[in-house]
Amino acid sequence: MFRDVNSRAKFPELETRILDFWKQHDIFAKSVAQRRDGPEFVFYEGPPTANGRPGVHHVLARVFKDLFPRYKTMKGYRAERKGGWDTHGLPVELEVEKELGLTSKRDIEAFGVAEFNARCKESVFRYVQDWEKMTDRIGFWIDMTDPYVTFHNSYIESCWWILKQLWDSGLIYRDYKVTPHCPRCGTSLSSHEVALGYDEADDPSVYVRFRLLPGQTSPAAALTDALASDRPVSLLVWTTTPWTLPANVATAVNRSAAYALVESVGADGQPEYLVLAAARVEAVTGGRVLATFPGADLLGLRYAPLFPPASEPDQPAWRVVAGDMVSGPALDDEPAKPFVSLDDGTGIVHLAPAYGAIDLEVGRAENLPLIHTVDLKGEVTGVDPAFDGRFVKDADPLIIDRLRERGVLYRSERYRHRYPFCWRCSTPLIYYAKASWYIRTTARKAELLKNNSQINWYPEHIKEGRFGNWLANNIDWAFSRERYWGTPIPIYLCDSCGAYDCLGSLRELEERSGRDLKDLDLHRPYVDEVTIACASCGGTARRVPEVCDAWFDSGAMPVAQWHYPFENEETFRKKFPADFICEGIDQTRGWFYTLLAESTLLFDEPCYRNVICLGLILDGKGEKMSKSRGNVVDPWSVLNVQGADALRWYLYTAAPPGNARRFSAELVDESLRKFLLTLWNTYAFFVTYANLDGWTPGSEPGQRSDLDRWVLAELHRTVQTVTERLDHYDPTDAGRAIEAFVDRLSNWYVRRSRRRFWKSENDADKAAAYATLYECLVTTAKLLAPFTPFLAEEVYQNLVRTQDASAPESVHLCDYPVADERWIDRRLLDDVALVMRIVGLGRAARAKANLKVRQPLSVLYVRPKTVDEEAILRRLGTQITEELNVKRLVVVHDAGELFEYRIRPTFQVLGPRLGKAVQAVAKGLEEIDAAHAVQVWQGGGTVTVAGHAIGAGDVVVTAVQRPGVVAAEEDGYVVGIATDLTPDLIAEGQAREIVHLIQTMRRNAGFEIADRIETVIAASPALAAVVDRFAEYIAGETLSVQLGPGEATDGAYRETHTIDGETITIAVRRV
RNA sequence: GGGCCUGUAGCUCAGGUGGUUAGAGCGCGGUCCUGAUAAGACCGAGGCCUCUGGUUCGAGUCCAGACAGGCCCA
Repeated sequence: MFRDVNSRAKFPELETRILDFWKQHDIFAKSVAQRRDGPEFVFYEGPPTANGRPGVHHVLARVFKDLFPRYKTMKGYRAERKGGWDTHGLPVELEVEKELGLTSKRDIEAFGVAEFNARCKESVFRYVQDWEKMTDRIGFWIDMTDPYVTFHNSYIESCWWILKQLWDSGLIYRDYKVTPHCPRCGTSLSSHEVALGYDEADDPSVYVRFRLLPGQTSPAAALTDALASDRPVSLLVWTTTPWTLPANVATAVNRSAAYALVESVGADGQPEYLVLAAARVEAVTGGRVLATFPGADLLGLRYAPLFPPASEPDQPAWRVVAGDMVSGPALDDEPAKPFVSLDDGTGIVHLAPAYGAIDLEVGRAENLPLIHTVDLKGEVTGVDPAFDGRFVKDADPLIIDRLRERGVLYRSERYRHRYPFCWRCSTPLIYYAKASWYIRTTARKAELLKNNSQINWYPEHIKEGRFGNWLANNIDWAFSRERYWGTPIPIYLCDSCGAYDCLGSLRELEERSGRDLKDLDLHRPYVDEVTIACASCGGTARRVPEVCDAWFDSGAMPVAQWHYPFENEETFRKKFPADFICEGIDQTRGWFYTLLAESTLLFDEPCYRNVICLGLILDGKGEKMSKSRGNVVDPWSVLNVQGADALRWYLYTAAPPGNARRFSAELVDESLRKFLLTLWNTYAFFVTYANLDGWTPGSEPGQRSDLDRWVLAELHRTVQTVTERLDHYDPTDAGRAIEAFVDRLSNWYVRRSRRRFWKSENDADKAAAYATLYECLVTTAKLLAPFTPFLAEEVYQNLVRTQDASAPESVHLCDYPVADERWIDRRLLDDVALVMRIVGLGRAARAKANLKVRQPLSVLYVRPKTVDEEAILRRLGTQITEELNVKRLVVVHDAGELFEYRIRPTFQVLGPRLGKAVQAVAKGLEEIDAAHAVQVWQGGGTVTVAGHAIGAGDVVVTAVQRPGVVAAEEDGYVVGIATDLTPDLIAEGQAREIVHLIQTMRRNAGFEIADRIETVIAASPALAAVVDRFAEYIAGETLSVQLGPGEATDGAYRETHTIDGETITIAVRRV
């Protein structure tokens, strides 16, 4: 006996029961251990941060991460899954700052770095239980007992080792980088934070004269002449940040744009010359244009600094350079794009490399000096006693005054535009060049590209598209952060000689410091207290203050999760590279990149072979789900109602993984009804009847019917498709194939086989039906195990484990099904597809004629397309006649007697052959005698249309009905029904109607399927005659041990109905 | 401003290598079937296949451009 199955499934309940079962019997561990000698399937878990509650978008990634290791395990692979947590970084610090009410680095340091970091450490696992609960509930099998944690000393030490390798290869350097900086908080902001704080700002807009040194020459003769004259010649420059002018070291022009030499009058009333873009003359100065020349003619000219610094800079400054974009699309054959705009300003751009990203890039390319005239608090320093110590925005008016005094201010206005402010404290941000540590990834760009070419990306376009482009435009990785909660950078600076050194292990630190550091927490501030002896001069060297970008940590995961190379060497080798990783598309510049970058720099190998890149989950309105937008759907709202399998199935099959997808509980519900319930009911049907019959699996059935062989062909074909698709990391098409199979199993196989299960004789055909359905259900459960692990387990436990104690303890310990080609009878598959099609057309014809299926009909006419199909119809005709409730199937050759023809050209054939003439033939075919043409074609001849010989293969002949017959037609197939009804047919229809009524009454009365009943019928004379004539049939169908006319007895269940306008009262009673 | 992706029925999605009648599910209206089914079948309404050009005898499909949305980066 099987356990009885309630057809009303409660999946969430069932799932929690299964979870208990897995835990009690340690199934996950067993599933891995069982394959310990199998080939490795390596999965890397991209570590989540547990300082926020998980949302549906996290569930998405986790269910895809779960599927493949489960699948590979069932395929015999050893698929261990080590969990991990990402714990460092600015987001963690910001959370803690908020809690503690700290708003700047000064605050943090006053609070105490040790305590601050302790709070950070505590906060990262704040929601770890939520994560574990969610992970457990969705059935994501991952080993969380021994996860890697990025703040562990062992993890940090591996990161040190990596940095040391890079250091030794000369890939680490220190340089300036311009970042948005909040002068009040004393920290840089990420681009995301900057985006939060844009607002309108009212800034100065000033035009300033940069006086060219006299006597210089230019290819532009007019300019040379002007410079030789006694009048001053100035470049006219526009800026909205006067405070950056003291840091000016160059001006940039567009080398191919036209520039003008304009006659003007200076502040002192004396004549002067100005230079600016010709396109801007009208808007800015007006005045007489003496000459125009390309910007290139200005290159190299030198001018007097506005605010000469105390000491001469090392590199030549105050000259005109080309305003070419120095980075950006680095495709060699593409010319650099100029950044100098001709839409506003003067076409001459002031460059202060200390305070602008482009400025700094150009500065590097042009070997310009970098002058700082503002400190990190945003206060001017070392320029002029009048504004030194002033905040930059307060210094602006004073600087403008000074320019005016010197006669170099041309014009001053106000300018309203969008400007970034600190999202926390509303202080205007300044762009500020700060020293950062860089990894020279650009030195390994070719290797990065080469290694990327070895990775399979799903979807494929990411490889050459988003990710490939990112790699092609690679810039060096600024990996240092002037923060607290992170992996400390193990670089040491000597107090005495200024030499840098990098350490690669705790042991090295012990040796160089001469201290026992076994119990040292490697975080700040503890590690900062350890000084080492300088290798070059023996002086004291201290660690630099920065910590690593948290992305460096996660990219180190293939190495650091094992504390390689300090231990687990063998494990590391076995688990490198990963066969499979899976994350959201937002990780292209995140984890996908840092993993590849670090493994390329260390080993010149990719560390993952296959990667599924998931699209984003959007809310009902199509917007990204994110905490800041407050539109995150709580996964529990779905898990508690529809269940984990429903959610999983929806996520796998609704859309390809790479697509962005909208998410709503309704869509999950649909997925549940469409698929899970269909399967569940098929399963419940099987168990109900198998238990009634006492059927048990075991013996091989002798004779399988066509229907059985057909469904097994479908099953094995499905196994084949699913396996093939999963091997290509495509769970969507794999799942859809299973869904299609279950639909056919339920709505064709079971539907067609139902009577075989009812028949009371325990004959061979029935045994075959049971065995076949059983095999389909058990195999489907195994196929589904990686997708819907709960339902698969439930079905397996009841169908297999209750019968066979020696079977594997869980479906997840089974082997994945393997398709048996011998079962895949392609002809049979096609044949049944034809039968289904004919039945569909037959139903359509019935509907058109308004003749319900319960009414038997005498003849069904079918016009197949080929002789082969005619044979099929003869062989499988019973399927059709039964399904359509007709007495006879008549194959029609010459459909002309029933139908009129319509002839359509087959363009696929005629197009290539006739070219343009095809349209004339198409027109001609509309006018020929169709019946005649069809006869000719049936005889193998051709008909001449518009001068071309047209054969049977060139056209599709369809037919439309004639009076007397109701027909439906599709794609050349025609099915018609004869609509005439004889009294016999009518009576039989009424008998069926009565059976249907009694069956419905049995259900309404709450009888069990196998209950025997007594049936008493009071009816009009005509219906009574029908009951009498079909008494045996009606009694047999309804399990009536007695059936006859009369009045209802007490305790009987009674209903009154009308059939064809006549009254019938039926009473049933259980015996 | 740059890169990538996506635009097909009210909603969610299919539509190798171009073929003239663009499909499915949900939802809607109707009919039917059913002693497994919360299911299923059939009919119907519902489509400028985002738009504009081009290539072609023929374009949802190929090309170019535009528009809209999404993401990433400036």
